[in-house]
Amino acid sequence: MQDLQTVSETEEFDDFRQMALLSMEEICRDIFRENQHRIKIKKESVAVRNLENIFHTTLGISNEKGFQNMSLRDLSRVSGLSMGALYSYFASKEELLEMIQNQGRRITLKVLSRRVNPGDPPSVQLRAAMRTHLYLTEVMQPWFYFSYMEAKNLGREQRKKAIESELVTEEMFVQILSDGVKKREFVVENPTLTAAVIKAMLQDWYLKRWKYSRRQVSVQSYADFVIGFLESVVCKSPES
Amino acid sequence: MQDLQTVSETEEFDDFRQMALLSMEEICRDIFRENQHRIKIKKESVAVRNLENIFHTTLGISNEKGFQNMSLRDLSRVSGLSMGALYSYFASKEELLEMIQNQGRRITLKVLSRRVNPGDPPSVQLRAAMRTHLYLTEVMQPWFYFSYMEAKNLGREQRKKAIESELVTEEMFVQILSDGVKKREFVVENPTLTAAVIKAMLQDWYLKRWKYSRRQVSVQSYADFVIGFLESVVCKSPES
DNA sequence: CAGAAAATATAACGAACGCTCGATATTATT
DNA sequence: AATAATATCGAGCGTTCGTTATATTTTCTG
Repeated sequence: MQDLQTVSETEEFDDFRQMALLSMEEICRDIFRENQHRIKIKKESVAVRNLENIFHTTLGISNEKGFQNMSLRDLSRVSGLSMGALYSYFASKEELLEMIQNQGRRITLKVLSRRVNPGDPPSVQLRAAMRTHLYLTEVMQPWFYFSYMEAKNLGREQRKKAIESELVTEEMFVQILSDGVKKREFVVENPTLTAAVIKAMLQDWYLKRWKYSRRQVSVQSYADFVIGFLESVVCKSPES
Repeated sequence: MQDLQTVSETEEFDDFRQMALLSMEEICRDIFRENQHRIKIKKESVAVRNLENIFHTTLGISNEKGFQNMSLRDLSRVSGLSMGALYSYFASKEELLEMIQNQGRRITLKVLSRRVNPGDPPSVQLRAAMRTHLYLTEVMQPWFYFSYMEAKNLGREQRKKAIESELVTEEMFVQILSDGVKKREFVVENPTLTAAVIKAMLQDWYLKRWKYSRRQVSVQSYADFVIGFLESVVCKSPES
């Protein structure tokens, strides 16, 4: 039983990785189509290939030295595209930042709503939401770290979207917890603060990944631990 | 009883604030004395006054736009000191960053070791450590936020110190938890991961302060909540 | 109050930044 | 194969950066 569950979880996570990587190209295609009026490149195949390159390279450099410290000459050198070529895909460095932010938010919403089924019992939803969130941030760690660290460098409008996005996922946990209380699965005095600390625990995974990989903690075992930790607080009686 | 406790906690926090503000000048004095060979200013009274100004202004600007995005001309304008005057207090922008990091680490260690008594029972230590950490980060929020956000822009040596500092406080929680298990006050399966999520919950307070102040959650009530949350996991039987 | 010492102000330096644009290379169409 | 359309290139623009050398003002001392 234990083994079976572990195997199925591993498979689940690998599926997850595959799905996310496939989503990447798909999303770059969406971005290209939606911003075709801004992007100077005509051919989709060329644009998508280079956009993937640009986003991936930007995340890599930014997670080392920060987006502001990444010069466009750095990006040009590492990506292999010239300065001029880069500026065929975005009009300014700030626009590049905004495109990346949008890309990640879109994937997050898509995946979360696909994997958490509102018809399930709250306890199942809670587990699914936490595990999905962790797996997602594991697979897309560079983006989440980037997004968190660069949030304050965004313009007014974009920052508003980032805050909104944070509160939306938190609200999802509040809903699940409240629903669980109503259905007598959970005992939660303060769903809002409980949801806040859930988010804090989930975020630690991508903010401090150096700590966990140094200790050889896998994302699956961290997920098991955090879910168990939370359930020992909110579950009325785990066995009955 | 409830009221009495609330009052005493409020007083405790006010004491805390006063202590921290007083420590600030004290620490600037220490920094001046230790770096007198680097700092071009001779008179202590002048140096301490301006160092406080420089640190305070730097934290303020950096928490809005980031340290790298703060130009020294910004710092000059806001602090009221000229470029030349600034360079009498540090030899480079990076040295300024390092001085601020050292200042904060020093206060953290000083306060934590002063308020957590190794002779107390683990359950008392645990509460004291969590509450102290939260109060400290509340009073020195600008520094902690700054320190967290700018950690990756440090040099090799300084980054090592920052990582070490993170792990030291976490190790303190591991010690308290393990000690509590040995003395049969706590039941904790994995003290290391438990300490990690404790840190995550504590850190959320200064990383997301906008969220909590928007919801009008005070640091005292957040401390009460987090302590209660944790105790419901680790305490064998809260009443007996 | 004169003169020395200390602290601050000013202006300029080279380097690096984001960004642009005419020239060049690549690909598609006839 | 020739032409047109598309994509890439990289030197150079103006600006701002961190930093410094020098001049000026303030403060202390006898």
